[in-house]
Amino acid sequence: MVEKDDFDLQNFLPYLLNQAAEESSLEFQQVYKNKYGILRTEWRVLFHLGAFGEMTASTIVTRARIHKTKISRAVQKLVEKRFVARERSEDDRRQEFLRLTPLGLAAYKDLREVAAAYDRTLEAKFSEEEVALLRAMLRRLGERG
Amino acid sequence: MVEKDDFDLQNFLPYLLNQAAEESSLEFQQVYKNKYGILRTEWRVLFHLGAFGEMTASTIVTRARIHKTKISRAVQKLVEKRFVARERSEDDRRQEFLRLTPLGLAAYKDLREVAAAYDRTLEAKFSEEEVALLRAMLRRLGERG
DNA sequence: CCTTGTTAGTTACAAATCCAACCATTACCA
DNA sequence: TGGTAATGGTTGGATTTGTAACTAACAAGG
Repeated sequence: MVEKDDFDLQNFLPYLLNQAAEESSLEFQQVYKNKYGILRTEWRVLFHLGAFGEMTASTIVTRARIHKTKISRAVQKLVEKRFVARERSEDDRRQEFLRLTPLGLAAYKDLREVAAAYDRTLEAKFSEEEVALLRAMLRRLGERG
Repeated sequence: MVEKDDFDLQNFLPYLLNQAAEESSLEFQQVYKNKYGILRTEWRVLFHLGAFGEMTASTIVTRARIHKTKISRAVQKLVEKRFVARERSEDDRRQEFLRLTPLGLAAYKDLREVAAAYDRTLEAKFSEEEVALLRAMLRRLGERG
């Protein structure tokens, strides 16, 4: 019989963070997957372009901290689906600007509403002050380093 | 030109949770990967067995909310590495009990120390009350439903 | 110019994941 | 009993991911 001990896995922050992150992503994931047939990385790209406007792939890489091969493939899929258009820069022909097509914009606007509504249901579990503190702490924990 | 808008992706809780979870897993991940050559799911199985003692694969599935094929394959790897031993139940021969070998126990104990130390560095970013609240909120967000 | 180094983005191949179908065993129940 | 359903766990094949190597374009120094 292997001994038990007192290390509390249930209190290990990375564990708690992962469980909460997974659970909180699940419901929303179903929506964009079923409704638009896109995956998480594609959703993230879509949202970055929708929320911040035209930008290059490497800007998304930096801001979202997703590996560039994932971005590259997500962009390909979004272009195939006619959600995103690419345009090569004249200044520096290595980079290309990405922006949402009208179709992509419509999808984004729809999903943004769903996301905002879902966020409200999560917020509703706590008081305003608690939510504000939670966000601040998560931001701090998410900083690189 | 695609319009910008005011949806604040940076405040979207699932997004913040994912960023924090990823960042907080990264450093510890390097340790168990480099030191013992195991992946995240294998680490989770190891920790469940170490922290709670002998149990079946499906118990881990339920408790850790990881898909059973992932568990199945992680257990295979851990058995290959001689970290885990399986023993078929006499009562119900479909299920088999899993427990750590002395080798697995040693790895667990080592990693538990690393995990605890790492947890303390995360905690150190905040006050005690804040950490307690964070844990409570994460637990709440991680509940299924 | 020419070399060397850097950056933007893609691709190839191996490893890991997901989903569905699949045994084997046990439970239910007419 | 016998037939059907449910459970524990594994396997196969398509999809995704990770890592590294790659192309193409620019930058900087001689």
